[in-house]
Amino acid sequence: MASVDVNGDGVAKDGATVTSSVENRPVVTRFAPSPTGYLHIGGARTALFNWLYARANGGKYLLRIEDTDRARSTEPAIEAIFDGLNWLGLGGDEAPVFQFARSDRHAQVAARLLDSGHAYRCYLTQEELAARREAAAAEKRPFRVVSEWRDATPAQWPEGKAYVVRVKAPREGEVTIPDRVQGDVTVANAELDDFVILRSDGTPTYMLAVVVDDHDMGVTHVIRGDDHLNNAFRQLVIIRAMHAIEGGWEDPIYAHIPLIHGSDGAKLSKRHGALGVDAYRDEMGLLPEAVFNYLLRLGWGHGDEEIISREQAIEWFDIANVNKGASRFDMKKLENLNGHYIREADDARLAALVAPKVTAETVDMDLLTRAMPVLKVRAKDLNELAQGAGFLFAQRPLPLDAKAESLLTEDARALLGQIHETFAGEAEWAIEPLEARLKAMAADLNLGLGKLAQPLRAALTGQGTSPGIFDVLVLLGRDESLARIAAQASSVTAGHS
RNA sequence: GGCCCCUUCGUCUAGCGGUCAGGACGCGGCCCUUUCACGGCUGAAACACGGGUUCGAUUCCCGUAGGGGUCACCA
Repeated sequence: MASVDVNGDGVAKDGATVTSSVENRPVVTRFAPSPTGYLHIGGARTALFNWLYARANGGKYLLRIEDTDRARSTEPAIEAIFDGLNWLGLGGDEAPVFQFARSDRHAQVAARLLDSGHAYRCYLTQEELAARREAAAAEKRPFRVVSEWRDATPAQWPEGKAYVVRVKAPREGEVTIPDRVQGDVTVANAELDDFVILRSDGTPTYMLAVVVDDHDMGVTHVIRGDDHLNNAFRQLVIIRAMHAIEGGWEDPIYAHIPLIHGSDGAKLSKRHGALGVDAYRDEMGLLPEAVFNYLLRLGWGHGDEEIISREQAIEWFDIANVNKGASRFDMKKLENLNGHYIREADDARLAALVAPKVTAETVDMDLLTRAMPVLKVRAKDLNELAQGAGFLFAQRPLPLDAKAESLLTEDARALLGQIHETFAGEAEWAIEPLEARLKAMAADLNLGLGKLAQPLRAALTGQGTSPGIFDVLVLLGRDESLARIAAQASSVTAGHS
């Protein structure tokens, strides 16, 4: 359980005093991706934590598409994000909110800020700002926007010139955010400058839009990547100004979760190693439950537990237990987890997922499903599973891999003739009798079973590796098995294949 | 560079003043075995460093080092 104010007595379970009244409201979390690309793995985990927190606390989990950057937002990206989220079972509890559609509301809030003197028109151009920034850099002096328009009177406003709207950030004192993951984080107000909330074309910036939308959507818990930690202080400036103006704008509870790093230790991003979840599904052949479980264990743990179901996760998850440090993405562990879930997965489901990946003219779904129990124990992803299933549907003459080639020596081919003979005489085509026959033959010839089984495997599958040879025999059936053996035998004495 | 955050095996983590520092992935060995897997057993592998506080620090505090994040009219 999370340390929420379960008793309504103003004290959270962990003993910390509740400072915000959002504590007393039903939990509302949200995942707010910007549709400038696919849903990457880091975003998926942020969504997961928001979903889990809402579920664990009987709250709502909402989705918001932050599409205010019209130039970079695309329809395919929006689709990809929903698609990825749904695959992981992390769809929102209500219809998603599209931020751009709410720009009038954002502008309205900006106007209130302006009218009340909490914001001002700033006529500084981007060129002027860039020049000041450079000058500051040249002098190795930290740059902060100090606009001379902050206290200008309407009479001083230049006619017909474009302006942006900036909030008046407090210049003295400091602000402490009681972050649920990071702990108390304090920043001096002197570090903040008057940031832009409305661009010169009148459109809202992200900083304004998030705050307004979170407020309007009733979001109580802002759970997001800790690359937003610094932004929280800016957003609080707007929140507190609006609270001063009209009340009802409480500080949300923040939980800034650590980022996922690549194996090199640097932030995983779209241009740095991060792949879309669709790649994990389509290209790497992973199961959603494996990705879910892996992501959950990245930055969070529950004792020695490794395999955790959704239900169990909801029961155990607590945002306060999320680690503060970033963690590295480890494909090996994800693959291992995926192998586990493949072994647990339903055979018919796996057959349906694998069928499109099998290279064969026709795939017999019934056969594929029947073979699944022996196929899935030796695959860690759907691609390997498809590859392992290939021999079932291969046409004679079977293509031989290098291992099979080397197995089919002169002697081996001669042995195959004898195997064909003894198998052809078997009336009951089942594991036990076939195994008894091959073992008896090995004993007669004073050979290890492997001397017969390996060439047999090569003849039957064209590979040096396959499921147990008797399983293969039964799966393939009498006619096909004998035909494949005959095809590789140097001579077939008593053949009627 | 300023500000903010972080630091337990290679990686993900457990630990919440006294533990032989536990588990998992990966790696090595053994067993099972017709191959490959699965499974079982087993081995190597960590508290970044320096000061405090304390009877006692992996655990609390302060530095140092290292790593990360952020510094837009992007989100």
